[in-house]
Amino acid sequence: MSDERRKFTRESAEQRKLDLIEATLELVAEKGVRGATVRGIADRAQVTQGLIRHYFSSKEDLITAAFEHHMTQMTDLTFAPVTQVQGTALEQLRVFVRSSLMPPVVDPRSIALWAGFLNKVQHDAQMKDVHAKTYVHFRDQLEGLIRAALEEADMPTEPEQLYRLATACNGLIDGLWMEGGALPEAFAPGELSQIGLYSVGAIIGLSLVD
Amino acid sequence: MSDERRKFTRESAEQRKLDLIEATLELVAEKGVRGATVRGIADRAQVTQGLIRHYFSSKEDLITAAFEHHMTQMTDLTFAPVTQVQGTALEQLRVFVRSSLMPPVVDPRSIALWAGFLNKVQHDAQMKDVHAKTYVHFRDQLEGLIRAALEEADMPTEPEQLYRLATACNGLIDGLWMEGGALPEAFAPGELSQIGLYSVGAIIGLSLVD
DNA sequence: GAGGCAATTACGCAAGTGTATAATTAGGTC
DNA sequence: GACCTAATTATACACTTGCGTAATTGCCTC
Repeated sequence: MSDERRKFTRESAEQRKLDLIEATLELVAEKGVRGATVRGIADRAQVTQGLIRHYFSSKEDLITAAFEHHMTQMTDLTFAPVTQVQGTALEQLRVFVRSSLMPPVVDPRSIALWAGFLNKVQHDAQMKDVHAKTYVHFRDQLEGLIRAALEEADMPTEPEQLYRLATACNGLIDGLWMEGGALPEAFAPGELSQIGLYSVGAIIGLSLVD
Repeated sequence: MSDERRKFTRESAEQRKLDLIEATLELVAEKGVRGATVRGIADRAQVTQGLIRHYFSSKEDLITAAFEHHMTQMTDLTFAPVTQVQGTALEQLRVFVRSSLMPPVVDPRSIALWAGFLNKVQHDAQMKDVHAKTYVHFRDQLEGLIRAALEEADMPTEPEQLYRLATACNGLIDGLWMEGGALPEAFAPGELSQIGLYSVGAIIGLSLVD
């Protein structure tokens, strides 16, 4: 039977799940969780709506899976550039700040997804947990980079002070990330990175700009 | 006829609109814009759903009105403490940062509303405009406070540098505001303010902590 | 190439959605 | 105290929603 007349093609479970998850993320970004209907998701993934219930026990289940997929992806995207750097700790911190404040991390879609999922995050225990873990992970990674950079410069690294520095830098990066995604036209390319590098440097007492 | 048997009581147009807007904000915070149904809003405001169409031409219209009301309220809430301070510019800046990072500005509900409305903000021109204007207003006010504090300390205030400082401090405050609202249990009372004061001080080169 | 079965579609249902329109009724006016 | 009108309720409609169930059909195995 030719492809034209074939009514559908079978895919592996993993591929179909991934298709459905990606379609879900698209629609959540566009219209929020409630706007991402099973019919809309099925259309976007080019399947019929019944298939969703074949792979996920409910819409809730699909949403949760999509959220976890997205969070993992965001984490990978942010930390990938850092792991490829073989320079000083200061250089690693620089790369981390810069990549956190540039596309594809800074992006209207990322913000839309964050906002779209927030409601569920606040009400669903499992999603709240994933969200909190991701936040802590980001913050701890940042704290590690800051500590290494300070030690490298023979500067004091008392735990309490370090905690405050990491929280502040994390807040700064998140705030600039949010503004860059929510008001894309308000910032020139590279502007957020510049401001982030300058300010993180000012907060921890080390210069990160060239 | 006694109040018990009266089927409804008339209210002024202003009061009813306000009731409906507040009910809308409650539900948007709880369930997002699509979860805030006209029936749910009417229930919360203790009227029947038909009344909504008497005061607002559509649900869209009500949502827009609620958004504008909320943004105005948030602005007032943030700037009210500053206008009541008669101290130095540094002291005014201190008050601004502190009040921006404490309840009632920092609050899970505020974050939920921001997230709930973001979708509409990204798609509706009028709401996008209100959002951008509010952001610019915040940033400009902050820039004014920073300039005054720097001038007071005989420090340079070149426009470009001032712009970067204000953007950075604004991002920092927004980021901490977001984290405080999204992860309320992660921060002790006053902790965010402390971190904010320290970090804004570090960024602009003036000490804001006691 | 003929099963066989899981992947996929097709269809239906009850509840909820925004909106429209007609029927009541509260509360001021004379 | 009987209007009178605007505020409010009551009801209906067409459409969408998530979910369940039965009918197909692609593809692997022998």
